[in-house]
Amino acid sequence: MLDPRRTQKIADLRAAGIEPWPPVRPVPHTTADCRAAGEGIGAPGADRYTLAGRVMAQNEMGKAGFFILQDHGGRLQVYVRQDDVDAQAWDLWTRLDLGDIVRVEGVLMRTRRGDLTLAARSLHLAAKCVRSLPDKWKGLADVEFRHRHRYVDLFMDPDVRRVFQVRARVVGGIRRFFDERGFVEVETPMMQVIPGGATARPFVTHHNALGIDLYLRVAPELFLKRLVVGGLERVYELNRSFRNEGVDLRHNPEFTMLEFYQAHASYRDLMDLTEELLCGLAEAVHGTLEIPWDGATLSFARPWRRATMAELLAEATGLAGDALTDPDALARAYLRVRPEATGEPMPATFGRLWDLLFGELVEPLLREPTFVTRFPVEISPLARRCDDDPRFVDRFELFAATWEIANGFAELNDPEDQAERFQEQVARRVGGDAEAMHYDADYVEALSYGMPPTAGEGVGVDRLVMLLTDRRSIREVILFPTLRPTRDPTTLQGGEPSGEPGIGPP
RNA sequence: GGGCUCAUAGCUCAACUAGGCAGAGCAACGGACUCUUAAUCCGCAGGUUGGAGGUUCGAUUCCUCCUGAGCCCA
Repeated sequence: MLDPRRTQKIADLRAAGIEPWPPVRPVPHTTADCRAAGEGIGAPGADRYTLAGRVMAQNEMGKAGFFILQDHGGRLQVYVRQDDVDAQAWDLWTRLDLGDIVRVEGVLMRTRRGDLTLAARSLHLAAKCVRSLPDKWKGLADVEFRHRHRYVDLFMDPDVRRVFQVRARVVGGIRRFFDERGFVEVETPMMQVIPGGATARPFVTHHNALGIDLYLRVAPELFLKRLVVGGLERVYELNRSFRNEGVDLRHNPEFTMLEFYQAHASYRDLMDLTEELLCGLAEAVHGTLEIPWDGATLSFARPWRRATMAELLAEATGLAGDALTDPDALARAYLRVRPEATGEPMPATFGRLWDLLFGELVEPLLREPTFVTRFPVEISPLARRCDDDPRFVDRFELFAATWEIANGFAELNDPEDQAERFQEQVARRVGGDAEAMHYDADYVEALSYGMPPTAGEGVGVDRLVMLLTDRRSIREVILFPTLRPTRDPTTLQGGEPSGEPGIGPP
């Protein structure tokens, strides 16, 4: 609902001959241009500048006043004096509200206190704001309001703008990195008949004309590897995947993932490549490999620690030798840290117990970038087995800031082994595991044509941006995070759930 | 999915271990002020205390349910 005091202003403005939402006019300059030109300015200069932006603060003093104008390049103070502008501009100035977007022409000067200021010679309204702005000193404190009204958050808080500028730099940097190395960027289906490539619960949607259900992808992996079979030996995709799981500080239902595949490369090659990529991004964002995070500093200096999952678990549990693969010993270790789980069914195999113990005991310790290698095969259904021990696969995960940032491995290209692993997953589905994979016969067929030895990797871009912007919540690095809709009685078209998805109110 | 906490004016917050007329700053509105810096000064308004119900002479306050959010856990 509009503030009635401000809606009255719309009529008043029109009565005074001022159109609240006039047609576009050129804006040749920015506040950044003014700052660049303002170095030697003392007395008002001769050069004229024309800016447009939002009024973020104003001080009125009778027949003169100041306001702060904010455009995409930053902020600049503007000085308006009755003697310097015509009657219409002065009339507009007396009617301006915080939040209005104005177009101002003037000359640069410095105030007595030395602030660079544009002395207005003319002033026009570019777009009226008929809402009152958040508290000018405290800003927006309500996290929910910030996420639901991100546009307000963005113009109120320069730190928020900075996060999304960094995000754009990271995404652009990733593309440049892979383009320079001969990778082809591709776009594979986001709506899939068989959701594959990750153990995760998918979203389901329906195609009316085809009369079939489709899944939103949980990963692009299986399509990217089909492309490797097709001869695109270096491919990457940088886009959204969707997982129908809980929402918390590190999970949003839709998230951005980078996946890339390189034929004739080993998973060790990808670890090197990952170091190179992330160090380049860290330098681009911070200008250094010392990354501020959670009040401390994380060093990205290479080489990063590489340790096997077994080594890290041995350190954390004190178990050694055969005990490390003994389900009973592992279950006892788990119950020591999670006594409330006593009586619950424990996994019968060491691989799943490793997964539990690792998350509990090792992940919280991994702050500096660390590659964890040599994962159990049963939690890695798409990875190639180690040649020296078929219980393990040639896989790594990169952890930093205690979060999993990347996951890469030598791709399984044996179609028979892949078919068996899919069957294991299907058995888990039948057993009630909604996250287990489906059998993808077309993918097995693709492998049967021959996929070169290939390594592939996925990188969680949202978490990477969290790491590089020192944010603890994924919702701070996603412009419009998924939130439950509200029914707001003060709006005509509140979030009232409609019977059919996608059909709005008339 | 479970636990804890929160929701008061457009925004930021008060209103107490005690249940008794719902307040302040900013924003807005009227006025003074031709270099302000969270401008200042005078004046004036602004509320279904998230929603529904209950206890009570009386509920922002206590209880139940609902909605949304935040944190912790799974």
